[in-house]
Amino acid sequence: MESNFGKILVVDDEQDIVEFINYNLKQAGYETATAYNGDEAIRKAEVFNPDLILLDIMMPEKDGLQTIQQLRRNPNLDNTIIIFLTALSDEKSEIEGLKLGADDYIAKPIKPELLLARLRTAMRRLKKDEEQGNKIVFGDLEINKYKFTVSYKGEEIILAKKEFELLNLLASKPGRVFLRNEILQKVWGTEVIVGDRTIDVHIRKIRQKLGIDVITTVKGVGYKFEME
Amino acid sequence: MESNFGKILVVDDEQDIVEFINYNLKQAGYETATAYNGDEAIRKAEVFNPDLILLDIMMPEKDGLQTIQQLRRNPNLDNTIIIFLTALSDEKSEIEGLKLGADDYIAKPIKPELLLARLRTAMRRLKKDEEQGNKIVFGDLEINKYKFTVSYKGEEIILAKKEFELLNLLASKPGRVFLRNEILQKVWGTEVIVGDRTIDVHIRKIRQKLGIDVITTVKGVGYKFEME
DNA sequence: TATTTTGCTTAACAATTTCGTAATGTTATT
DNA sequence: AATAACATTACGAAATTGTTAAGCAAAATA
Repeated sequence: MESNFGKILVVDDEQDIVEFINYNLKQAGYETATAYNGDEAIRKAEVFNPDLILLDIMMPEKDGLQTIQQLRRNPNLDNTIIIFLTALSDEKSEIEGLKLGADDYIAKPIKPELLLARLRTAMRRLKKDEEQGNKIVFGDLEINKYKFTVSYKGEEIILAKKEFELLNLLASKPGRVFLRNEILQKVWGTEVIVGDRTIDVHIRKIRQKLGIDVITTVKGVGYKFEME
Repeated sequence: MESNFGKILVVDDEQDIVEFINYNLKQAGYETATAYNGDEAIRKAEVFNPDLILLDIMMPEKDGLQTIQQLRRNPNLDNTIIIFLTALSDEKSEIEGLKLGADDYIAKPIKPELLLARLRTAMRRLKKDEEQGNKIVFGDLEINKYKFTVSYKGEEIILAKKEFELLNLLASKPGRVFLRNEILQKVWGTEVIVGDRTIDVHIRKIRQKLGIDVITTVKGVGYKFEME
């Protein structure tokens, strides 16, 4: 069943545990998939695209630590939450795991209420991150990477790709001056070569579309973003 | 025998399995019917009107995936729960199945206790679903993940599978921009390679069928779902 | 089984938007 | 005032998307 609670991938080599967890998650309304080893987990994660992965830390062949490293390499799983399942004994692994990018861990034996509580929290945070974490707010001005829009006093302003990227770069560090070279590198990349006036033209369009003065010229140096 | 436990249709091409499951279900107090292939399942489902269908994913001729699509189109089977029976090996089918609206799956070989436990959960959830309805609503627009249909102001609009999956993906996170690559990965999968115009054409059909502007193009980036 | 219908993809072309440049005007600094 | 750096404008090429029709495979129907 597709649900709006979220999608969870359960990974453990012990079938009983997987089924036990799976049962509880389903009942709680989550959409689930399962895997019984690291490789299977990696394959399924790509297709299933879970919001969260419950990953056993101790598995034969490829263990959880190795698995998580590979999972993290997949850009699509960037903001997938990974929670480790650990036996109480392996304390070292726990710490290792968190270092490697697990967001949390849950100790076995697993108590359903605790598990679900943790998941609810994690999911709530995920939603917040996805919707708000990708946006920068300066007073009435909002730059939303998630929606790829900019809005001023609630009005949506549509910027072209380059314009958006440029504004976004400047706004990422308000007050700081970006050299023209720097801007070229970060927005256009190292390979593309464009004339110097190109930047100006885009700056102009941004200023025009926004209607407010947030980009300041620093003559002979570059540009910076500044509110007021 | 009339029973208040619920009605279950068992579908598998292997007679032994059907009889084994059937025996266990009867014993547990369920009212059952059986079918040995997809077409028979579809016919019997219409007459028998089961609360739940146990459906083998691997069958000759019409397999479980095809069968489920047809079943879901039948309005009478709106909130019939479908549970897949899978051999542990067929992972792809499993995921496809979940995408297509199976509610759960049970791995063979089947253990009666596990089967019954799952059924109890599923039946309990049935009531919940009936109350909540399995759809996402945006104003006058309703996306029903069960029936694979969309309706606008009460009018039912039938989308093809790809169209539905595409709309559903975009609508799953309203406002958020999905990159073309992302769309390809999530709707078509990592293995399938299709031309770039393919997405556009599907987007076009969705826009055409819906008649309203809910999909916004973000040039050079992707598409997003937005009401108003 | 034969026939019709539907769904998916592609290719070709049209329409649109974006982007970069050149030409020219403006501003700040010396 | 002279000069260098930036602003503005308009235009055309390039990139991107929209649209249509057609071919093929799969599914539905008779």
